[in-house]
Amino acid sequence: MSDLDERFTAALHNTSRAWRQAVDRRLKYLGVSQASWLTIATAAKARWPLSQSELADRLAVEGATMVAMVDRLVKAGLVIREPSATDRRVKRVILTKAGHRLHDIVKTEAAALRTQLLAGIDQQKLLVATELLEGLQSIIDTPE
Amino acid sequence: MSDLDERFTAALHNTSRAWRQAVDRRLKYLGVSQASWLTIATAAKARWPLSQSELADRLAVEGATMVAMVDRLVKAGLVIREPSATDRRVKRVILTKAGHRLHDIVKTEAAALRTQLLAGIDQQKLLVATELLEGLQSIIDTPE
DNA sequence: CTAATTTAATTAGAGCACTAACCATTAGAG
DNA sequence: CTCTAATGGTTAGTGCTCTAATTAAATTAG
Repeated sequence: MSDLDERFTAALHNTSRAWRQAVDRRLKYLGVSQASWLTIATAAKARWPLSQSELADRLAVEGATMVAMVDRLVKAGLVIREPSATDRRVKRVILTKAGHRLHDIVKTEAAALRTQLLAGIDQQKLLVATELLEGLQSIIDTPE
Repeated sequence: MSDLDERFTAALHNTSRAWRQAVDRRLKYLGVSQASWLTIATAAKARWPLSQSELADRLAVEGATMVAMVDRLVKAGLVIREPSATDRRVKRVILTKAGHRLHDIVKTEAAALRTQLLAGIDQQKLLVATELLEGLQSIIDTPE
């Protein structure tokens, strides 16, 4: 019945979409979207070469989604698929030189945009919101 | 530089996506997604029959997105496009009987799901998070 | 009034997400 | 060891979103 519930839901989605669009616009000149660069960043940050499944898990998307994403990244020359030596089912996603170069640039841009958009935000409130969102996510994801 | 900024960003997107999926799963038996039912709800709640542009504005999506959405809803027999008598460019989106029927059912379901997912959430924190998200959205949307 | 601009809707093409079904391979149960 | 389960990747089909370009109509400027 709560009106606040409805307000929160609307704010959650609209802000998420607005943010994604802002990132996409900002990174457009690099020819890379938020989803693509998050994939690259995740692969780059990992301590070992991730398989597509591991990547999908870390980004919380389905395997089929990751297949399409890696297809695009391969096409763009940013990563390659490398068959695992020990398990013939798995393919590891490796950044090319161009991939690493792009990651370096985008990392800085993305951080700058984050800082800019969150500049006027009270840190204490940001923490409350973050924890609330994280808690909510785990409630939603817990199948019961 | 803040680590919290990054945490917040990730939480925002993952929670938004998880929520949308939860709604979609819950409403699947009705053959309607979150985006569709929000469109229907917005059209139903308005005090006058909305044009596609007005609908797009209220849902914060692009006009072209709304064209596709209305196409699907028309195909599903939930709305019709009615040419305006006063402006030959505009088409108003009118709910059919089936559309109204669906709206009634989905309204209740969606509210129940909202209540369920937000049950364990502190109301004070929810308010803080909502205001933060709303503020952020207007920062992002303000072109400057 | 005419010409330029703005607005409403559309189409075309693309990205990113999902589910469902499938194949190959590996791991586990008996 | 063999049969069954689970896992990793893929394809096919669909939904929702975007941008860019087009058409038609209305509004505004000169």
